[in-house]
Amino acid sequence: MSFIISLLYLQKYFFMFSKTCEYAIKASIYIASQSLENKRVGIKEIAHEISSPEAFTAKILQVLSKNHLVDSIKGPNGGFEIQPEKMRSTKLSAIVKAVDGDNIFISCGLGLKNCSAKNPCPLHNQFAKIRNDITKLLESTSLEELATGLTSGLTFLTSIQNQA
Amino acid sequence: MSFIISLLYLQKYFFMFSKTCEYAIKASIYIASQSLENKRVGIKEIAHEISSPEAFTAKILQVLSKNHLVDSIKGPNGGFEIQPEKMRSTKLSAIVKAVDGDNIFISCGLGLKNCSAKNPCPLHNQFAKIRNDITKLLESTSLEELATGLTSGLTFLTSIQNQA
DNA sequence: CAAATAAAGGACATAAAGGTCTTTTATTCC
DNA sequence: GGAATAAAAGACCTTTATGTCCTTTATTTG
Repeated sequence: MSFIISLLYLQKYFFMFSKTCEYAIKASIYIASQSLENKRVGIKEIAHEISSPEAFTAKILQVLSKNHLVDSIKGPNGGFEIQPEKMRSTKLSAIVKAVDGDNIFISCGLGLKNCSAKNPCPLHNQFAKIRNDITKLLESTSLEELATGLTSGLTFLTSIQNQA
Repeated sequence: MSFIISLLYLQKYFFMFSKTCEYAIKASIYIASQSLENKRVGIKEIAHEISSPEAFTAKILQVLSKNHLVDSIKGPNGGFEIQPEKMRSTKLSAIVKAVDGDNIFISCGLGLKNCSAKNPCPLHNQFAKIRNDITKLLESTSLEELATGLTSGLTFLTSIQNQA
C-alpha cells in the first residue's frame, strides 16, 4: 500500500522554491529589516522569527555568508547583518541562485534538457512567458524593499497561527 | 563534507512540477497523440517515447487511470488510450492536480500557511499575479491541443540528445 | 480452457531534501 | 591569557521523492 498511498495522497508540498530557499529568503529579509534599525541578530532569534529549524537555518546562513549575501560576525555581540548598500543592490534572484541554483530561470517545464524555440516541448511557449515574468520579478525585487515592507508592518514572515 | 557539498553544489533540479508530474503530462500527451491516430499504446512504448523509467511510469499511469484521465485496457492488444471527447475536455490542471495536488494553485511562495491579502508575506502581491497566470494557463490548455502539436511535429517530448 | 499478453498491485530499494547534534574556530571582554 | 559567546564545520539522522521488481488479475485468442 505504501507507494500507492504516497502517490495518491501525499502529493508534493512545494510551490516554487525549496524549503531551503524559503528559509534563505525569509532569513535575509529579517536580517535586513533588523539591520535597518542597526540591530545585529543571532541564529536563535532569526529562526524564531521566521519559524524555521535553528540548526538548519544556521547551515543556510553559512551558504548566504559564503556568497557574501549576509555578513556574519563571530563572538560576543556577533550575529548577522546586512549593510544598507548591500540590501539595496541585492536582488531576490541572487538569494535564489545561491541556494536553489538557476533552474527556475532556465529549465524546461517538462524537464527536457534541450528545450528551445527550435526543439520546443509542448509547453515551451506557454511557459516561456511565465518563466520570464518570474525572472523579471526576482531580478527587480531588492532585499531593501522587502525589508522595509516588513519593518513598516505591511508584510509578515509567519502565519497567524504560527505566531506565539 | 557531504552536507555542505549538497547544500552548496547539488541544488534543486525541479522547476515547477515534480518528476512524477512531468512524466504524467508527457505520458498523457503521448497517449492522446496516438489515440488521435486510433492507436492504443503500452507502457513500454510510452516510457520509451517520453524517456521515462518504465515501472515508475506504470505507477503514474495507474493514478491517471484511477482518476479517469486515461483509459486502460488489460490483456492482448490492451494498453492505454484517451477518447477524443475526453482529451478535449481534459485540461492540464486536472493532470497536475491528480499527481501534484493543488499546491501550485494555492500555496504561498514563502510557505506560509495563512498568507493572504490581510496577512501577506513579503512576496504575496508579486506572486499572486504569477500564480494566477499559471493557474489560467493550466486551466485553459487542453490535452487535445498539446497532442495535436505533437502529432503535427511542432513540438517534442524528448531532448535532441535523448533521442535514439 | 490453456497459453499468452498487458495492466494492477504491493513490497522493496535508492537518492535527494530536510533536519540535528557535537566539535572547532574566531572574537570579545574581564 | 582565560572564560564566555556565537558562528563555522562536519558527521550524522529522518523523511520524502524517485525508482525497481515480482506477483496477481483481467482479457484475448488459438
